[in-house]
Amino acid sequence: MPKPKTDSRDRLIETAARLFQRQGYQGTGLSQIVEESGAPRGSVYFLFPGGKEELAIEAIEQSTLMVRKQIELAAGNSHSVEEWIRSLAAHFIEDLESSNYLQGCPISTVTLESVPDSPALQKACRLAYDLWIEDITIVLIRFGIHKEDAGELAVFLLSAVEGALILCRAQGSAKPLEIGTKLSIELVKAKQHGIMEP
Amino acid sequence: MPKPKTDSRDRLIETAARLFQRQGYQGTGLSQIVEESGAPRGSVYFLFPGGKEELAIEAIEQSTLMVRKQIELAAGNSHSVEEWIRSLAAHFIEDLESSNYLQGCPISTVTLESVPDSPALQKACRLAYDLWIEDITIVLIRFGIHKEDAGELAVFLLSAVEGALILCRAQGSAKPLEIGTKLSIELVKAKQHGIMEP
DNA sequence: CGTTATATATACTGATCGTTATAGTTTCCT
DNA sequence: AGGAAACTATAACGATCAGTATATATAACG
Repeated sequence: MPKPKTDSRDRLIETAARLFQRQGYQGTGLSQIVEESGAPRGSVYFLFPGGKEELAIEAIEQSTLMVRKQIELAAGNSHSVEEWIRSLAAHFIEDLESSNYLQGCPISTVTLESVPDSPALQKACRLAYDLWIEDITIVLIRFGIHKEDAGELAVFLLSAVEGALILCRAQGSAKPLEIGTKLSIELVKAKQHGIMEP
Repeated sequence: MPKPKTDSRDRLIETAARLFQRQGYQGTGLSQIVEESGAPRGSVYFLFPGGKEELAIEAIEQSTLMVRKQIELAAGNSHSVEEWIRSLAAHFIEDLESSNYLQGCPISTVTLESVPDSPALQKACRLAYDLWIEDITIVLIRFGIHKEDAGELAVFLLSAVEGALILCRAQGSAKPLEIGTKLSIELVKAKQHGIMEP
């Protein structure tokens, strides 16, 4: 594994990830990525022979990893599901507010754009969600959620967050995510104590 | 109010709505809209002097109305919240499956793209969500949800659906929405019977 | 030192984009 | 029938896009 001799590659990926999060894939030009990253124009197709699509895939993969780390970090610092969910929510709210409600989910816009235009990009997005669901499921079980509930609950919680982030961006407010946090906690606790049977 | 002499306007709006739903705003060219609509090229800027943005706003408004009608229709045909939620979910699942998982929420992609590029378009998207939340809230109250719970519950249910639709598109499966339906019903019923206090 | 791989500069391509200008056609109304 | 309004056709515009070709520079390494 060769070691890079410049940080151009990282700069491009990081900038691309931020711009794709805010503006989506189609809405972000390579020129803007180059400018804001400060990386040299001539390096783009040397570092990413696959062009924009390859850069986007790497950006998505990086964003995927960031969220995974956040899920784990929040779980490690928490002593209950409630605390964990609050911690995670706080992170997203911070991201929203510090960006004037421009940065929601780092991959949702690209996901919606990439189906079915770019199969490779779509695959990266799909993997992201699958991994997040897996991570959430594991943490839920760790916090005492019944194994047979955890999987579906993870999907539902992720759905609620993703949707709330859209509403937050649309409304320019963190309120939907706050509501989502509150009700998610109620739901999880109810599931945890088995006071909820269909 | 003048009556139109052709159906070009409606054709353009309808086609634009479908394409924006599938491909988003940036991913949809005016040429494609013209072609698929069958409307004459020369009419676009006559019917929509504001160009693509104006057409998009009208498309979003039409999609907004469609969903509102669906919410009301499903409510009218149902005798319980559970039935209502199932009916609504069935509609979205039908839309997903009949489009090979290309058609999720009709406005979410555009919403994420329009912030903050086009304030007018963003406004239309925001209004859409506000109206849907209002509609859902009213129906929830009609079905016996406590007034003080209905507003937040509506936001949460809409979030869950929006997020689930993203996951469905990413995974090419209706499973996330099915899970969302199931858990949403459980949550609403619990709220309805007051067996859930934080 | 010199060679090789890595990295960057520059210029250009062909395509597509949204938009505009101008002219021509159709339809309605009196 | 005639004139006005509604509608459409066509062509071109400037801009931007992703991508490519070629040349040059920088660094690592023997």
